[in-house]
Order: sequence, then C-alpha cells, then structure tokens
Amino acid sequence: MRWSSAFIPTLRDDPTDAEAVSHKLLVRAGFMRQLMAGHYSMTPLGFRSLRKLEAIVREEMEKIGGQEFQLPCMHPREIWEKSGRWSTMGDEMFRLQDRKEADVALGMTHEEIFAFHAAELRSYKSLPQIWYQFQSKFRDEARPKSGLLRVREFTMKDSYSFDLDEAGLDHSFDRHFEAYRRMFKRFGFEIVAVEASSGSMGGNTSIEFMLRTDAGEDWVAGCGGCGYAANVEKAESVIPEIADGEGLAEPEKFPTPGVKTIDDLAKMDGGAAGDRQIKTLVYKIDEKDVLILLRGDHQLSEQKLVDQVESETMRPAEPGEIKKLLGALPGSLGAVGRGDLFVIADLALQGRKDMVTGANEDGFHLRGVDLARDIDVKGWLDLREVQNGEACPMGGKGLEVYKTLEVGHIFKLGTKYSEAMGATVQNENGESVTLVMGSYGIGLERNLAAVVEANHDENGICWPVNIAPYEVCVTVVKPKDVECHEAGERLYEKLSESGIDVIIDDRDERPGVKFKDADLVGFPYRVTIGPKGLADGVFEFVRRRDGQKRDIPIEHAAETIVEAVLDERS
RNA sequence: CGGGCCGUGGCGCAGUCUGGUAGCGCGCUUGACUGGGGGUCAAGAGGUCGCGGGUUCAAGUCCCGCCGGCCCGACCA
Repeated sequence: MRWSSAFIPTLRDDPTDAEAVSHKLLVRAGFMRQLMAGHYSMTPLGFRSLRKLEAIVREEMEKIGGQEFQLPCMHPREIWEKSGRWSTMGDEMFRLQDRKEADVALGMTHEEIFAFHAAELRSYKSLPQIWYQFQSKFRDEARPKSGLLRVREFTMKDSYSFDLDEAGLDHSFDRHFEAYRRMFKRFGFEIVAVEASSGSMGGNTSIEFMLRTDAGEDWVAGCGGCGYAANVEKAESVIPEIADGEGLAEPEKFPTPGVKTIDDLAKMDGGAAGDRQIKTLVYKIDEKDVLILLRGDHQLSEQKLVDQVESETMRPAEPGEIKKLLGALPGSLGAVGRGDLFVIADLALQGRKDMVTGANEDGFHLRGVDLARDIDVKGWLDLREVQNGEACPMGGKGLEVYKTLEVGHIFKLGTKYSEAMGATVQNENGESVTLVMGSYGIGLERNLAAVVEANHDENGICWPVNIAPYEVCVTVVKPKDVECHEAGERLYEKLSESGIDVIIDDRDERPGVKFKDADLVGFPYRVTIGPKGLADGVFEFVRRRDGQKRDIPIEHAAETIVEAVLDERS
C-alpha cells in the first residue's frame, strides 16, 4: 500500500469525547470512526487489524476441531420464547416487527439457534461437535462507552459444544480453555482466567478471561501467592473470627436518635463498631419480601444473591414498601422477632452474639442480639463482596482487588437450551439423551481495543506483529529525491514479494510528520530511507515497541527486515 | 433509567452571562522557500452556529420543546 493513496485519517488531537486510551488512539490513528453511540465503522486500517485478529481466532478454533457456520442475525420470536429468554432478556434485546407484524429479534448470542440446528444430530456416534461462527451481535446497552469496549453492535466469535455427557462437556470446555489462552497470547497480552458468575446464561461453571487494565469495568480478586483469582461477583475470602462476649439475656432496645447509617451508629456514644452490627436489607424477590442480613461493615454482592436464589425477578424494596412491612425506614431495620418473614443471612454472621441491629422503630436499635437465639434465619449464604486485603480462601496471601476488562467468557451450559430445542441423540443403548452444551464467546472489536490498551505509549499504538495493519512502514524521507525514491520503491517491492505486509510512506510531507504518523498508527517496524543513510549505504531500521534503532546495509536490508518480522509472527 | 456536562467550518476550541458584521489554532487548496521528529512566508476555500417553535426591529446568544453525544451511577450473555 502507498500511503499517498491510502485513506488513513489521522488526527493531531485527541477526540474530545474519548476517555479510554484505546478509544482515543484508535480514532486518532485513523482505525475507526463513530456512527452513533455504540456503533463504530472500521476504516481500512482498523478492518485490516480486525481481520488479522479474526484469522487467529479462526485458526485456534480449527485446531480444536471447530466447524465454521454462519447463522442469521435476525431471529423469530418463537425460538427465544422456547428458551424463556424472550422475556428474560428484557430491554437489552433489540426487537422489531416485519411487515406482517411478526416479532423479530436481533441476536445477542446464538445458543438457541445453534441448539435448534443441533436437533438434527441423531446419534452419539456423531459427538462431540464444536460449532462456531463470526457474527454481528446486537445488544441495546443502557450505556455504551469507552469506544469499542462497550458497544451495541459488534462481531463475536461464538462457539458451542455438544456432548453426550458431563465428562464430554468437560473435555470440550478444556479444549476451548486452552484455545483461548493461545489466542490471547498471540494477541499480545496477558490475561487472568477467573471463576465467574454465569449471569443470564444459565449453567453452573463459567470462566472469564480478564485483562488487567483501568479501562475495564469488572473487579477481580486475585491472590499473588497461589494464583487464585475470581470475579468479585463470585470471589470468596477468609476473614478473621471475631470473639463475641456473652451479651445479654435478651435483646435490649435503646434510643439512637438521628442514626441513619452503619457509620452513624459506629460513631455514636454507646453505639457499636461496624463489625458488631447487623445490616438489614429488604428485597422483593419475585415480589415476595425477603430480609438480607450482613455484617455492618460488609457489602452485599447482588450477583451472589442472584446466583444462589432461584427467581425470575429481584429488586431492592422501595422505602415506602419497607416502612409498611417493618414499620421503620432504612437506618433502623432489623430481623429480630420477624420469624414470619423469609430471612437470608451472610455466612460471616453465623454464630455471632451480642450484636446491634435496628429495632424496626425509627430512632431505636437493639443491642445484645444473638443470631442463633433471636433471629429465625431461613438460609445461610455467602453474600459478602470480598474486600481488598482479605485472606485468600486457598490459604495463600492477601487478596488484591483490581480492575479488569472481560476479553472472553466460556460457559458450561448443561442442557437448558438443548432441552428447549429438543436436541437429543440416541446413546449406545438406544436411549434418548439430551445433549450437554457449552458456549464460548470472544468479542473481536473489544479484543482489538484490548490489544491497544495493553500495547501503547505516549506517542501512539505499538501493535504486535500479529495484529498490526501493516508489519513494516517504509518511510521515504525525501520522495522528490530520485535516489531516495528509487531505494524506497525497491525495498517496498522486495518486502511485498516476500509476503510482508508493508506500506510505503511516499507522501510529500516533512519527515517529522511521517515519523509522528507512523508512531501514532503503530507499525511494529519502520525503515527510514533518506539521503544521510544512502550516503553511508544504510537504511535505518526502527522497532516501535522499544525504539531500538540500527543501521542496516542496503544490500541485506530486505532479508534482515523479513527475518525480524517472521520471527515475531505466531 | 437517575445525576452532571456538552452540541459553533474536517479536528480542537472562543464567542452565549450582558441580543447588533461568526472568530482563533490545527488541518485543507495554490505557490515559493525548505527537508532526519508535526518548518516558514504569501494567497485562498470551507460554517443552515444540532433541529423545531417562540420573544424581538434584530437571536449562535433569551424562552419552550425535541434530537444527538460524553462522563458518573444503576444495569450489563
């Protein structure tokens, strides 16, 4: 490619509406443009990199026996109703009607559709199957943000495994796990694999692949000692036991005027520290009132609650509803004496005595509360969100909680979708068996942005060779000079013929402009061809990621460059 | 969906409070000098001031409504 005839719209300034590094750089370096919130057009440079990323994913999928499909992105309502997700997906699913007023959805994911086709599988002999596709996904995100990191329309490689039993699923899952690890390595960044909540996908096990970056929006708790890592939606930790006094023979009410929060009560004379309080939350779970109890200084992980309670809907109760139910407003709530209500308590409260909690009368609390004696807890669950510094559950060191970006997610689904779609095969004994499914997703655009988040400096992007739109940029310092021009053209020809993705910067621009542009766009290697070097019989060869420069003799220049590039392809 | 901020040449912004000729930097075009990290000079092109209504002799500026974008939060296979 000749820069002089390429469409590479670089910008001198950061776009004002960009915050994330990858967003700023991908726009500035001319890889993409926004069409509307959450929808981006990839320009030729961006599309080249995206295709390279896609090729890597495809290679790794083929390696584990994946077979590529292409499914429609518009789906009939019926198929989503069969799985129950027409209603559970809510506003996040784009919906429209055709001319016959039939309901149609834009696919957010394809479990239903692949399971529908898997219903054609007849015999255990044809298992396992791994099916995949690259397809646009549509999700009506409440808040698209950070450029490509959170969008409403994107390309995903999604694959689905079909096995006869759990053992088969485990194997397909493990194969994917390894394939994903290889992909991220080839993309040029390190990931942590964490246990995750499966969210609305259903199923029991899921692993997220996380890139550590402040541009992310998921929190992970990781142990430096043993390698344990989990999304905070799922993470556990060990906290020191607290020795309680015997307390009182029965709870005693005392006035706490003006106390509205855990902190207020901790600071009040005659109050109690956060870890001696019981925090009482009221939730409407399938419109039934439920009290949730936690230690005062702990935070509820709503996702843990969702994952452990079977329900269609869940929401915090409104203040009005709470007043009506308990007779007091938040700040003075408690579960003592409310055996008529469903009470769920966090494990950290188990066995605690001499605690303080609300009296269900505004401005009053109870002291001397003994969980076992005074509160009728119907269920003990782990509901607490882990905090930075708490001990690792695997016996390692302290946990560090840090921000990450989810770059891939793999699920063991079980039979939810195969059952809904009637995807069964006959086993050796002629019995009908429901297929056991897994599903595995990786968003292409988000991963492209992740590569940038992990590979950039103050001057621009530093693409790894594998993802770079062009591997080498030949900068002709003085294109009007015949010798310069011809030397550049010759090298460009040789590199092209050797199969290198090369762009020649033949624009009649000042050298500084070309260097800045090349750094911004982020080609892994750049060759400077100018009068100075020519006089000495050399080209200057520059590596983007560390700025390493060396002069290479013109006669071996092409070979040297080809070798350097091939060395880094993987 | 709640809170905040913002829409003015391609990009970044000033002008809006206090109504009165639409401006600046970068980029772009042409020419000259230049030429190893965004050079200099000269001459140009380019804007229904997000959209609609209203007030006024007069609206980028004031009022009402709408649309769009960004950030925080809620939400998020």
